[in-house]
Amino acid sequence: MSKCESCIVKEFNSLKSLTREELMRVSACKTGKIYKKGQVIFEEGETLNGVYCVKDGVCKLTKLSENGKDQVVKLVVKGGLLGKRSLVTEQKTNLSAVALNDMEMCFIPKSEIMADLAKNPKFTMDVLKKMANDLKDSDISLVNMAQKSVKRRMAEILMYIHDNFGTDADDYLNIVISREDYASIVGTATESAIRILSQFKKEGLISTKGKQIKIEDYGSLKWIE
Amino acid sequence: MSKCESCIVKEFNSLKSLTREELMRVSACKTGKIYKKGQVIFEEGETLNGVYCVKDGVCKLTKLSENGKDQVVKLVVKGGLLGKRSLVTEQKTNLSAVALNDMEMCFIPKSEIMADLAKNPKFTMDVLKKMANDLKDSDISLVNMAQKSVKRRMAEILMYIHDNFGTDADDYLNIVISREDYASIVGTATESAIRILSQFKKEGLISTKGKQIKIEDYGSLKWIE
DNA sequence: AGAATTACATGACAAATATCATATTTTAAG
DNA sequence: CTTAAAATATGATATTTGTCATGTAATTCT
Repeated sequence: MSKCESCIVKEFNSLKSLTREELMRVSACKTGKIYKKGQVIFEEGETLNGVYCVKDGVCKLTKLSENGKDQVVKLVVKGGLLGKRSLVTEQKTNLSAVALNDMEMCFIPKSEIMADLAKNPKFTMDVLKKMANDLKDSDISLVNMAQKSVKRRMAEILMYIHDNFGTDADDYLNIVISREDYASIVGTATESAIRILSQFKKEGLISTKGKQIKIEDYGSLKWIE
Repeated sequence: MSKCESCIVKEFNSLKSLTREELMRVSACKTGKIYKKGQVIFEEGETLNGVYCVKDGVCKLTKLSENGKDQVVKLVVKGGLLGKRSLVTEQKTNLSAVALNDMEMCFIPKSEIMADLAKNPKFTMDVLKKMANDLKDSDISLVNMAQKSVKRRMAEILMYIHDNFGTDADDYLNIVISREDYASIVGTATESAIRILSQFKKEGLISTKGKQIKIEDYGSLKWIE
């Protein structure tokens, strides 16, 4: 099974809702694309004519606030799909996607997927379930933003990255992002993000090597108020 | 067409994806329920065995934060459905629903809807689109929470209620909720919510009669920082 | 390598928001 | 109707977070 086939399966569920035939057809139509660190994959308001599947690298999905600041809504890694919502609703995308490091993606034209979405109810149902889970995650994030302190949110994103995207051989977080991006994820000023990370470092909760971050005391991080 | 039929159509889209026959069957199985102000319809973590359709009244969907405070995630009025996500994912519900005033609801057992969801691709697709829109709304709320001031969010929820749920003959907002609920929607302390509403009153942006609120200067509310 | 740019860091202060205390008003219960 | 309870209101104060200024370290460019 090709790399692309496996990535679709991962995102759109483990039950392999697409028949082997459908999968082969989609797989055949894919277009490989390379994006460099910082490169914009698509921007809020654009019309997408397909979905992007992440084969390698990490990107952020952001939304521009009225105050001019970008808010990171989600991080997407290998196996993740971009543009699902736009595909389903046939609306312009409401988020921007920017590569956080060098990425490899494949692009699946709308026409290919839409056929399956219309005819294969099991596939549609799987997309629906995936979307329902995204919605749940989004609700959780909303509550976190509304009710938790910036320090707490910072602790949680560090643990989130640790748990979901893993660490390298030396225990440094696999995903390396700027303090500005941390600020944008947590929803705070860049200086505040820097200050909090400095504080964590002083307290021995984390250590850093350049931009890389290592969690030294996961247990304490968990209980930060 | 019965009241219940029309409410399903409203939520699950305007294209009437269910056949007349399907609609009649669902409609026949519904169970009417009455909830009093403050009554809990279901609680976070419960297993729902169907969806609730709001025939009259308003309810809030809340999620408990780790700090013990409830966060209002969404307000639902006539025509709205509760429990969609749980229905689709077959997971326990992640939100609680509480009546904000006296309500009339109908309950549609899971078994009835699931059949349509499995067999009618158009219906599934409509649910999918609806969910995609909820997700978009949720992303917007997330950015608002992260990037806007409490005062701004309060101004926006007042305008939101005004625009979406309307006003009575004297221009008072149709939805009447406590300051505590306003605080829980906006994500702030009750005292802060009260203070901001008092300030709006002093500035002539709104006026109040008991718990009722009237927007006096929509234009200025719009530009609050 | 050296200059220029960008990211990181930290102090000083301002602004926003939370918390605690305590009235006052409104609503609900008997 | 009266009283108890709950909701609203507001002051005083503490805490959190943002903003501006300024300096240092790391990257990038040529």
